[in-house]
Amino acid sequence: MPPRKRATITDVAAAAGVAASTVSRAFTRPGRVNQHTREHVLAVAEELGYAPNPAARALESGRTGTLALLVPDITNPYFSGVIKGAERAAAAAGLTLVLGDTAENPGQEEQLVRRLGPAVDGFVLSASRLPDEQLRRAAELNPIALVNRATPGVACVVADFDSGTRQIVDHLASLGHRALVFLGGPPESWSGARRWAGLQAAAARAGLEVRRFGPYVPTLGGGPAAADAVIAAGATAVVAHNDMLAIGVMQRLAERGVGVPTDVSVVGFDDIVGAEFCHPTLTTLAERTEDAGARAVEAVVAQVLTRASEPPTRVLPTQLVVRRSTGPVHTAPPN
Amino acid sequence: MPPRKRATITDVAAAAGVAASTVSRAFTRPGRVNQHTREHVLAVAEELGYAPNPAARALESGRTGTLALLVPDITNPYFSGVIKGAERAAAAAGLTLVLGDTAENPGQEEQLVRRLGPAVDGFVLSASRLPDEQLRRAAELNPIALVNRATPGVACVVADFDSGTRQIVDHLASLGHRALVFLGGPPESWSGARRWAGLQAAAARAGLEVRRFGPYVPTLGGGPAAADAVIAAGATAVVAHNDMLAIGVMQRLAERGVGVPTDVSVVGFDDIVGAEFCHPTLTTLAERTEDAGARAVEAVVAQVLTRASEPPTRVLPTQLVVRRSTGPVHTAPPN
DNA sequence: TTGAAAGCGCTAACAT
DNA sequence: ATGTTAGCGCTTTCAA
Repeated sequence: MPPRKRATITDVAAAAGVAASTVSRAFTRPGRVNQHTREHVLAVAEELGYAPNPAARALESGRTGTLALLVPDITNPYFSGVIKGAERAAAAAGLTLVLGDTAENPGQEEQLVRRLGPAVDGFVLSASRLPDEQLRRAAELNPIALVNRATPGVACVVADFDSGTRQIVDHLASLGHRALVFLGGPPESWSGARRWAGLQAAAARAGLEVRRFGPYVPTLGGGPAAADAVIAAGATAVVAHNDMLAIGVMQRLAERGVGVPTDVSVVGFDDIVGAEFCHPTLTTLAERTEDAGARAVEAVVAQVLTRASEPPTRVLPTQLVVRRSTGPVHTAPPN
Repeated sequence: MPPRKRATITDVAAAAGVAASTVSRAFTRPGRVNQHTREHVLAVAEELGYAPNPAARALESGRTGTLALLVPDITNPYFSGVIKGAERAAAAAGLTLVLGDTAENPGQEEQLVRRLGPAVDGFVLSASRLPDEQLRRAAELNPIALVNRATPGVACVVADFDSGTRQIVDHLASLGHRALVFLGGPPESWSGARRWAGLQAAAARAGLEVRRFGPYVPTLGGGPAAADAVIAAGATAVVAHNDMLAIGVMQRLAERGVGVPTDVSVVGFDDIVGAEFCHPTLTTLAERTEDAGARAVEAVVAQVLTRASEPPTRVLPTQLVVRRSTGPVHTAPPN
């Protein structure tokens, strides 16, 4: 078995009888090389299976043609939308997208940013758990765009949680609920904080009581603990940090014989794919995740091209998708 | 705003009052440098926020410290397990994992392999749609491991579909079904072919009739077309290419008033997260996806270290998870 | 133990 | 239009 050996630009140059720089130009400056030689060079390259080495290219230009997207949990379907959108936008810009899973862990995230930093042209940090200060420093070394996280001086695209939480509260209030419980996610979660703040404000406006439980793991696995707390508290309406937690809660409630929405109404955030086929189907606040991913990539690309002085903040609308997990309040609490 | 400027090895060397090579050694050959100088160098590097440039490193060594994992659809929760496992194994080996979405598209996949090839130390190709010949050629340029795909001369880890399909058929037969319909996925899908072949063989053994419909898009969106075909054919049991399609089928059946499992039993493949919270919960063949991802990464790493003459094939067990979507056959067909 | 120098593959001046 | 040369950041001989 022959040793693995890739053809280099010099191999192509030799085989084509031209200088390496001509080969380089044939690939990168189609205009500045004779039509014939260009075709010849490309043919030879094709035959040799030559592909430019991005590492070498990066060394010279400082550009790697690669963007990194870091998410807290690749398994969470919420991020599928962000990833999809980011990938589409990156492909459109001729860039490769690298994905990293930070495992909801600021340490892991920091390490990835540091390690990947020199290897990529920029970062999209989705639901970053990094403290403001660290984000600021990271933004000095690489173009960065944040998704659902805001910090001064860093580009970001965020969902409109103020409007969204108001929609949730109004919906619950119109069903007769007088109080709600928020099931909190990770304490470092910026959107978690925004959701909670929004709920409080909206509830105050509508005259509802709000309490926060948690923090819970924002996955199916966080469901039982949260659901049990809900039952113990006799709540009639709960708003979960995200859909995965909401679904986990509904599973546990079903196990314990508590009806949704008859006894308890459940609302999630994200509108993940599963929200339309869980049981009952989940009322949830939909974000435009694909858009968010795409806009964030565009923001990074913009920074790569020209360094704007004050990076933009984009707010994306949210809308409440009402399904079967919410209903009129019952006068008698569960149990 | 100052221009973005990363510290290089020479900056560190100058600041520490040593040669660049010493800095290099301090990072890569801890033994071959004086304990004191090493500590000093590392401290200076830390202060300057220096991180070695992987591109430059790669240029010399040919190693990039990066592995690429290509999946047909990052949105499909099935791949979450593979990704998770691959990420864990890559991290354990000190490697960065790059993810690529091939959009179920061989052309896209080929382009990614070609483009990423020089930038990574190896590939894990999950459910690759590439023809054998192209896989073979790609394997000459980069270490490759396949997940749920086999081709001579390339390392692979596959699920035991022979046993799995037998479990499915036996389960359905024991419920009294005398015939089943397979709802096919993408024609290029190797595991799709294996699933169909396995079902045919197992059905022959058990004396069941089998038919194949499709191909259908292996997502929720493929459900309606498949479900309508199922209803038209009056089938009592269907086995879908994967869980997403199965769930899509169940949604459509519910819309059309066909009961699952009362009128039709539905079986999926993959045991994605949603399978335990869709309605009814889905009977499906579980694979050890995390293991598969991890084993595949290990296989690639092994090839990076020493080039084995005959790369291994690993078969991972599968098990049927029986939930609520399958039940006894009814004598009267739906409609 | 450390430094000096060469070179990895490629691109960008500069020269022709 | 094309060739020559230098150098990107790093590792690796080879000397000292």
